[in-house]
Amino acid sequence: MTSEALAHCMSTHPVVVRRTMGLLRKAGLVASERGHAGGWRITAALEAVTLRHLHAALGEPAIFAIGNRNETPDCLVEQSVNAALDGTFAEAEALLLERFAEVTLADLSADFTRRHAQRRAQKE
Amino acid sequence: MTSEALAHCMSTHPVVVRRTMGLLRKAGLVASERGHAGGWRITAALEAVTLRHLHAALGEPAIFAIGNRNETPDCLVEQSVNAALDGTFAEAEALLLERFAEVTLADLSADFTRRHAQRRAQKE
DNA sequence: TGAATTCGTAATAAACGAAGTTACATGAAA
DNA sequence: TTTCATGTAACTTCGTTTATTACGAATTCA
Repeated sequence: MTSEALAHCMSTHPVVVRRTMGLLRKAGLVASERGHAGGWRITAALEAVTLRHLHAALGEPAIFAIGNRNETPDCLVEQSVNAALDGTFAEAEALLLERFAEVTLADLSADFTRRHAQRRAQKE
Repeated sequence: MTSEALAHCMSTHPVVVRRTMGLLRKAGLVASERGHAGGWRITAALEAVTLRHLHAALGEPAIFAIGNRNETPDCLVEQSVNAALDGTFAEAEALLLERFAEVTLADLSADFTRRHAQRRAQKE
């Protein structure tokens, strides 16, 4: 599939697709080919790739939007709040990452296939 | 304490402080007074106010930085990913909110006092 | 009463990061 | 050798958050 086709699917720009897919390629999850009939291809087995792998491949972006702006602040108030919540955030993050690791591309593909059949049936 | 003093403490602007404190006032957690010797005052008992209350007073800002951009997408792929993760995110959010509810301002105050004494002792 | 303070709030500007776009180089196939 | 597609740097645009300005209203003090 070409960057252009992918970009069209998700309403964005081919270069944005290349940027992101490039990270997945570095992680060995996809391969790209240039020229005629080029584009992107999944190289790993769908059963072997989890959302945890994708999260790691994309640079482990921050999961939380709030909390802890500074790991070791001088401000004692900030220190107290961090101390009160750091453990909880770590626990919640661990939970999420565990769950990410339980969802494979094969799972998503199966669910997609089911939804696709359902949508087709509804149209009739 | 005046908005200006608070702003200085947290390296920001007095108007920013007023905006945020205004939300806490609407929630009944603080009161403000104008004119000479005016400023902000905590009105609730420190034991009675939790971080959960603060989060609610500030409008329940989003906790997660990733996941679910669209609650009911047309895209079937997006639907599959949402279905796979929505429960997990809900669980993690519930965990965090529970913990927020367990931390009172009194707890933070006690921890701060301890740290403050410790810092003083170290200076001698 | 009048000057000094301090909050209340709207309006505007600045800063920042994410996303989009352009441009051009590289490689592969027809 | 032309066409197609990725690779990547540079730049622009966009949206959100934060900072700032400006002015009004309320309160205190002299």
